[in-house]
Parts: sequence; structure tokens; C-alpha cells
Amino acid sequence: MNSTSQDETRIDDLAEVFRVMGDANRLRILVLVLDRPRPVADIAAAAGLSQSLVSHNLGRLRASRLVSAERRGKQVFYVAADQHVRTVLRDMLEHIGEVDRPGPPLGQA
Amino acid sequence: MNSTSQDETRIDDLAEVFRVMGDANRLRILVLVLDRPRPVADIAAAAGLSQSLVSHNLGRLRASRLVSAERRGKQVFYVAADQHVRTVLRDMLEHIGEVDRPGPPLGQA
DNA sequence: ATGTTATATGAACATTTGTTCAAATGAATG
DNA sequence: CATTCATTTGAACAAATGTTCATATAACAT
Repeated sequence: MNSTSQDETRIDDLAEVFRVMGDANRLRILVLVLDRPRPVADIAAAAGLSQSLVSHNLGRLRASRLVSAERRGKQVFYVAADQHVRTVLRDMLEHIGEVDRPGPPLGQA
Repeated sequence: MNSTSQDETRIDDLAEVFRVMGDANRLRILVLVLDRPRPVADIAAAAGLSQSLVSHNLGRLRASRLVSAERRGKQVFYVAADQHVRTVLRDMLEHIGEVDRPGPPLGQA
């Protein structure tokens, strides 16, 4: 378990993915395409954002492979890339939900 | 399933947590305290970062409750807050690992 | 009390980032 | 072909961010 430059690259890539998710607008977009593909204009309307901004952000989401795109005629449909994305979002929501509950044991924090 | 302002707050909080994780140095620190508590100076040495920077970053990690702190004498020990943090990191590493593998079936996507 | 060790905090600066606006590309249709 | 619709891309600017340096707090020792 010594630190290789492979690990460093991984950390950098990991940070990049989280940085992409660390923006409220991109997160909104991601949630909108979580369980079905949607065209860009549709996403923009649902999120209340300009088409240009949505396209820019979809570009970054796609660059991190958080979403995938498919063209159908003039429209481009975007959808969440894989199950990990959904899992991570769910886990993080649970994490946030955990407000200092006085509840159970109190072992080593 | 209409959008409430509660959801908006959640999205904002969620984005904040991801933003905190979206930095390579903070991620390194987080990994270092993933399975056992460590004092600040120890973390700084292991990560190759200044004490000041580590302290600043630990502050942000703690503000998002990604890590928790405990004082023992002069030292302060930090450790990953809960299981969700570990799970999210693992899932994301898997996500990244999924590079267009030519391997097995070749279904959709 | 003073001194020493460990950590935290504030201000300042350079760099990065999100957003907007305008223009460009691509796909269908007359 | 030109035109319309849907999306992408580039440049520019304001706002947010990471890092460093210096100083402050906290705990223990002499």
C-alpha cells in the first residue's frame, strides 16, 4: 500500500468528478436525467436555466462520463451514465440527512 | 414529486459537500483518515502539505461533516465521519475505473 | 509566570470558475 | 440552395476559490 503515481492520477480524476458534481446547477441537471433521457431544451426548461448554460454544463458532465448523450434527429438526449451516479447521490443525501442524532451508542466517533 | 424549496436547499447542501470533495488535496486528506484517526501534523506529513493548509482543509471537511475531530492533549485527531463517505469514495473509484472496456458483452452504452 | 508544541484563524494574492452573449455547427424541411 | 430548429462553442467578465504567510489560540511543561 505505498503511494504510486497511479494513485495520484486517480485522486486527481476523482477530485475532478466531484468538482463537476459540486455545482448546484449541474446537480439539478444530473437529477433531471437520473432515470430517463431528456433533450437539452427540455432540461433547460425544467431547470429554469438558459440553453447555453445547460449545454456547457452537460459538456462537463459528459466529460466526466457522469451522463451520456445520444442524438435523435435534431435533438440530443442526455441520461445519467450508470448506476454509480445514482448510488452516490443517494448515499450523499443520506449523509446530509444525518444531523447529529443523539441516538444510538456513541462509540469511537 | 413537485419541486419544493426543501429540495432546492438539499441540492445546495449536496453541491456544497461535493464541492468540498472536489479538491485533490482535501481528497488526499480524506483518504488518509478513512479508516483510522490521525493527528493533523501526521496528516500534513503524509500528504506532503503545510500544516496551515491541512488545517484549513480539515476545517472545510469538518464543516460538511465529512470528518469529525477529537482532541487528545495538544493534538487533534481527525477521522472520516461515517460509512457513507467510504461508500461514496468506493463507488466513484469504480465509476472512474469503468473505462470504455472492450471486454465482455458490449450491450447498450 | 514563561516557553514550547500543536492546531486554528485572518488577510492577501493569484488562479480558477460560472455565467452571459454572440456566433458557429449540425440536422431536417421547403 | 436557403431556412428553421436544436445544440454547441468561444471569448469575456465578475465572482469564488486555493494557497501562503503571519498571527492567534490552546494545552502542557518548567
